[in-house]
Parts: sequence; C-alpha cells; structure tokens
Amino acid sequence: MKKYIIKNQESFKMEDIFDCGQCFRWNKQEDGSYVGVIKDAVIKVEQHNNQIVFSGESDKDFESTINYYFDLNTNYSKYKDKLSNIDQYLFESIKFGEGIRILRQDLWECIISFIISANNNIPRIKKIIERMSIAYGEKIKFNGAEYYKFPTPEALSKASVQDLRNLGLGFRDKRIYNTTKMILEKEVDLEKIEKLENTNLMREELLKLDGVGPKVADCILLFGLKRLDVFPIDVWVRRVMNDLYIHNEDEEKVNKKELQKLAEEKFGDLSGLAQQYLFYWKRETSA
DNA sequence: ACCCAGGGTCGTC
DNA sequence: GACGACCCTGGG
Repeated sequence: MKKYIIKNQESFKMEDIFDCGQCFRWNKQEDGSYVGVIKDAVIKVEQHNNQIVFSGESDKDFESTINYYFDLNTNYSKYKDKLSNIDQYLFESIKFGEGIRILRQDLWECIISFIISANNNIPRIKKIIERMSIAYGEKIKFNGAEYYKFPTPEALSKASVQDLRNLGLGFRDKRIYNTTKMILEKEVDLEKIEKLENTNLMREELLKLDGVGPKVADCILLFGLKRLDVFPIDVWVRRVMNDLYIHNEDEEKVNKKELQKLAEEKFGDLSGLAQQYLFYWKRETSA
C-alpha cells in the first residue's frame, strides 16, 4: 500500500471536490473517507485538521499521480479572491464551496462519462460507469477489496450495442459504441486535441463525436482539458443564472447565447470555475 | 398507481 | 432554428 501525506493544503475539502458534480467515481465511505479509481490507481482520501492522507495502489508514481489529478500546484485563493469580488452571489457560493478544486480528469473517461450524463441523473450515471468498469475495466486490488479501472477504448470496443444496452445505458448505447470506434480509429485523435492551443478548435473536434453536443463538449473542455474559461450550460446553471441575474418568468425561455454572453462579461476567463461554485451552491441548497 | 425530471443530443420538419 | 423522442430510475 502506498501512502502520501500533505499538510496545510489550501482550498481542499473532500466533500466539495467530490460532490460538486465534476466526477463520478468517488464514493463516500462509512468512516467519512472517500475512495475512488482514477486512471491506474485506486485512492483513499482522509482529511482531518490540516492534514490530508492519501493511501492506495497505483501502477505509476503515486505522488505525482495525485499532484496532477488534484492539481495541487494551482493556487485557488487567487481565483476565489477575484471571483468573490464580482458580487454577493459569487461571494456566497464560494464561501459555501470554498474547498472546490477542478480535477484534471482523463480525457477519454471524461468523454464517455459526460455522454452518459445526457438527460440523466447523477446516481444513475455513477451506477452505469461502475458497471461498465466492472465489465470491461482492469481489476486493481486495495485493502483486500477489488476495484476496477475505467475501461480503455480497446477494451470498451469489445462491447456490442446490445452489451452496452444491457449495462443500463439506454438510448446512449449507440452513442458510446460509435464514439469508442471513432476514438479508437483516431477519426478523432485525443492526443492531438490535448496538444491544441485554441479552445474553439478543441471543441470543434469534440463535437464530431456521437453524443457530444455543446453542453457535453463544454464539460469535457472544463473537466478533461482544464479550460477554465468555458461555461457549460445545463438546467441547473440556467436555473441559478436566471434566479440571480435575469429574472425571466419562464426559465426555459432564457436564451443560451444570452447566458454565454453574461458569463463572459461577468466571470471572464474564470467562467467555468464560477459555474462550478454556482452549480454546487444551487444544487446543494435548493434540495 | 401514475407522473415527472434528470448536468442533452439527434433526427426531422 | 424549433420540436418531439428517447432508456431508465428514483422520488413525489
């Protein structure tokens, strides 16, 4: 078992990071810790006082895997100061989710996960991804229990449309099937996308994939490619933006372009981060 | 029991 | 550009 301990890490609260809706493979344990599978590693996170304890198993270097995934070299205090000064809502939402960090998730996993997220709810999305990993992912043991890595494109391409349907994917089965093939055959080349500088060029490539529309593409850009300036608009964001800034009686009539423009004006190059604070705040406090 | 919404996208008009 | 259809599941 590998272990990595850090102290006095700024902007890091397990609940905020794992429950703010950016990731689907972390599960809270009865003792309050979180266990998740990322890339080639299974990791348990515990946090008390000023200390964070990571333990687990990994094929590659444990510390660098964690440093990269949790983006520990990025200082969020600066971001939060900037956003908090915009208005009272941002101030409030950041106070609520002060421990949020945007994770650096694997691009391929992110693509599949957010295709599954279409017209779906988070508990079901998590279950589907778990079943998919058990069926097609590699086993990794930790603490006497068995975990499963997210399947590679090669492994997932072995699944037929019907196999995917049986995992509970519903109408998303064909989308996953087609997208997996497109990525495997490099019709859309993920390595090339990661090297692109221009966000719009990245988005253009992602939109070629079956099941990837504007919202899913923006989530992939934000969570899989760390483009903090993109602003994914879903029902919750539409809701919170309308409640706070637009006050349209019919929330569904709120124009998407109008929202994009508003976000750009207000939040600028930190739109994606602002979205995450607002989304988390709204979702957790309106239930 | 029934209805509805859930981090939308796709095909069709 | 609008509009409905779409698998499935949990909660009212």
